[in-house]
Amino acid sequence: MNLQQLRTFCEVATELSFTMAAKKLHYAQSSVTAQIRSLEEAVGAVLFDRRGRRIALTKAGTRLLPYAEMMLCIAEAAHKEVCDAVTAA
Amino acid sequence: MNLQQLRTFCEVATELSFTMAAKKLHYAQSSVTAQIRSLEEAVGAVLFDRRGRRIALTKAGTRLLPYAEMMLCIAEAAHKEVCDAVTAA
DNA sequence: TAAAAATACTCCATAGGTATTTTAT
DNA sequence: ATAAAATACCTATGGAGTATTTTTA
Repeated sequence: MNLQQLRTFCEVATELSFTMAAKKLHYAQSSVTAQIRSLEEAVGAVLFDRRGRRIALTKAGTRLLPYAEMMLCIAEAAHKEVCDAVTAA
Repeated sequence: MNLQQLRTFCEVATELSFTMAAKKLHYAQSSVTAQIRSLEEAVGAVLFDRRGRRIALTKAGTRLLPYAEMMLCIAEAAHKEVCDAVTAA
């Protein structure tokens, strides 16, 4: 599990589309598929129901989402904090 | 920036030693060096002062630490949450 | 000089891409 | 028939290791 996968996961969860998420994040569609698959392996759960061209969050995916958002939020805050430390130095 | 780097960072910050952290986490010493260097590049700041064989947290490192701990903590919680969703299903 | 970090290098796994195929509307 | 996801395949980068060198207490 890494932050990049989580970012992609959040985008897919928002768009409910691998293709749209890929466009937003400037990835190839297959890369988004791969990232989600990899994240699913990491957490040991399927995160999206693939029903043909429609996808939906699974129960596990729904549970993961707020944690993912939290981590991204904290990561951003950490980055800012560290940048401040650098510019102040 | 990924969670593995953060875990290593926390361990190094605790041990104040790359070698000790490597032993604890079952990495080669050079891998810990590489992970920290890579994290430093990711956040755009030097995290440890290398003074010969002694190392110490820099200002940036000190600021990053609580965020790193938070992210690891949330990652763990997320994992549990998702596992619960799986076993409950 | 001894212990710890840095470096040089090698190898392999993974990430990302393109092109194609499958699948459900 | 079309649009979206999955898959196959290829390449390149990065991560982890071993061995060695540098550095300072």
